[in-house]
Amino acid sequence: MPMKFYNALFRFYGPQHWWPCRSGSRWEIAAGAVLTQNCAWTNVEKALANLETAGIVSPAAVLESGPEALAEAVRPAGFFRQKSRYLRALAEYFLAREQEILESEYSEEMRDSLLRVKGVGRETADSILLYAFGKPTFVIDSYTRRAGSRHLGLDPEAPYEVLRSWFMQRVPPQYFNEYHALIVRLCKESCRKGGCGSVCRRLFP
DNA sequence: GCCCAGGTGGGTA
DNA sequence: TACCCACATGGG
Repeated sequence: MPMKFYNALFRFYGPQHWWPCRSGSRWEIAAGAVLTQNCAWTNVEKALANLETAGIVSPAAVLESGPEALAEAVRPAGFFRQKSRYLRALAEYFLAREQEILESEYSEEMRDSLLRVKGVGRETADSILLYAFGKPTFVIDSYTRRAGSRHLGLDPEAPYEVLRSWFMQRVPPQYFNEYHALIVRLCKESCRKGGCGSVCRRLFP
């Protein structure tokens, strides 16, 4: 069932080349995952552009930056005082463990260690592991919940770990990345909060 | 003016 | 566990 949905999306949209970002660096992907919390991606792009202009493009640069400079750069993404603190915490984690994570096989301990970072919840942790480090974990966000509810008969209110396990038990790991990217594409284009648009109706009548 | 956007942490019962 | 709330900007 979930792969039938995936195949329909992939045939229609093709590869999405995720994560969407400027440099594609691991740090930029991770920072984007924090910045996009409850915020439109267009605003994240502004914040990322500000960070680049300010030269704050690495974990070390984040830790060396002044609190006000970091917060000002992050401002367009909203919750900027909170998110600038989160970025510092994540930067410390990167300095301590980035190489180790990169070189290790995925493990729950790895995910748990990320979840202990202030500002990194389940969705952010899974986004970072999947898109920055290429680890086999599935991202559950509001789009996954909506599309899963509309097109796969899932309960959108189900706990995060329940939905994550549901996908991970039914989808081969090599599709985790593209699957979530396609869901986001579908939702932004047609699977809206108010109801499905023409693409949904055409693909999933 | 209002609603929404790829959440998270802290508090309370 | 399950709720509640604060956190803040920008586009439609």
